[in-house]
Amino acid sequence: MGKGERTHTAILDHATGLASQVGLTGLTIGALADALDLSKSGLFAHFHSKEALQIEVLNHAAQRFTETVIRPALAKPRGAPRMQALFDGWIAWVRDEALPGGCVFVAANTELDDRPGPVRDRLVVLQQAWVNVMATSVRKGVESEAFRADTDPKQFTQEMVGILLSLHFHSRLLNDPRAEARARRAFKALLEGAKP
Amino acid sequence: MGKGERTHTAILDHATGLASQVGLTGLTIGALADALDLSKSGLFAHFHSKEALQIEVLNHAAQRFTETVIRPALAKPRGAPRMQALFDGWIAWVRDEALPGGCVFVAANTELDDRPGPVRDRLVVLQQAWVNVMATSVRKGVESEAFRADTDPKQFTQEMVGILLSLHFHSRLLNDPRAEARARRAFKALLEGAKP
DNA sequence: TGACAGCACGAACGTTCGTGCTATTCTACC
DNA sequence: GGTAGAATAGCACGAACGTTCGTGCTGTCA
Repeated sequence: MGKGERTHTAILDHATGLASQVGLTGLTIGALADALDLSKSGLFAHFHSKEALQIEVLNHAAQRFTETVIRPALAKPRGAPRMQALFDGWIAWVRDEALPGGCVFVAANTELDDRPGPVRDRLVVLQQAWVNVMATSVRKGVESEAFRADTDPKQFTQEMVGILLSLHFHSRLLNDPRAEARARRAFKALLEGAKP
Repeated sequence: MGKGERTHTAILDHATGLASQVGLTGLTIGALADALDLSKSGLFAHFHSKEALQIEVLNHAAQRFTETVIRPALAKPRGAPRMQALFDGWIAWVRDEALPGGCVFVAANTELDDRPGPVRDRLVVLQQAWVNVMATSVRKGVESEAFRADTDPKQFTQEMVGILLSLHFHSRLLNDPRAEARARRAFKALLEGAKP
């Protein structure tokens, strides 16, 4: 890996953490350059617009998410163990010190839901893919009879997402230390309800 | 109501809608002035800093939320009817044309959770109050035996918030028309689980 | 009629934003 | 170890940001 490529990913690493705090719009080239001891123009040359940087940040985060959360979970047996791994992986992902401001995607979701453009388009694709991973995992669980036949994958997924978003809200904004225990309890009930 | 006061609330009305789209940070005095056919300085004089404007927007939105969602719900009988009214009221609140970008608070939650300061402090107070309204309503339902004695008010509330946040995400970002039906189904199950 | 608030205006401030150019430094390969 | 080419720095730009200032309306009370 050449020097340029190394710098490039170092920028994306730092940008991902910064974006988790101030959002993709609040992300600023000058601040990013300062933090990495680069000149504004030197950093800018790696991407050719801020929009491209934002999209690359999303892709970079998604790639890391796939590696650290999704892939390990897909190695687990179908049904409850796999869903539990996705759930636990997401919580660990949010707690990761590389994301000091929580999940980049959670921040981007509400930030971009009313700002049409290529960045939002990319975010939708990535988030839809993540939702599909969950729904497909549930469906596979149903097919292998680890879950009840009448389990609705999309219903399960939407409720699971809700548990995670509410945890994010209660722990990060309201600073409630018991939020995680409640989230785990809610997920356990969701999981039990799907078992045969 | 004098002219100044009328203009003041007109600004806040418009600012609330704008903030629901671009966030409290993305809210810009120049854009707000243009939209209201005011000069930047004329508008600025009503508040004395952008921070004060942001806080007033939060208070303004909270007041409207209390009037249109909370107060009608508190007029309902304790237990399921009251919780259902809070749930329905929230959905109507998000759909309100005065909030073209969805709920201001949902946007502010992730935007400010890592930005310390007076605006965040005020948001926390308001959101904590809203969570307390829900939890208290559940507790009153338990006390009047409309809900089972082992119903945990905070657990119920956190799960309810999750259903709402997930609905916001699925409908506004992923544009899923079936999200509301799923949210209603999830809430119905949550409510049934609390009934004696 | 004259004094006085209340309200809004236009111009300008210093700063920061994203984005281009043009050098200069460094890296990797022959 | 020299040289082509990649990588970064330096500098400047136009626009937009929040904020300040002086000024001028417009209506109210003495």
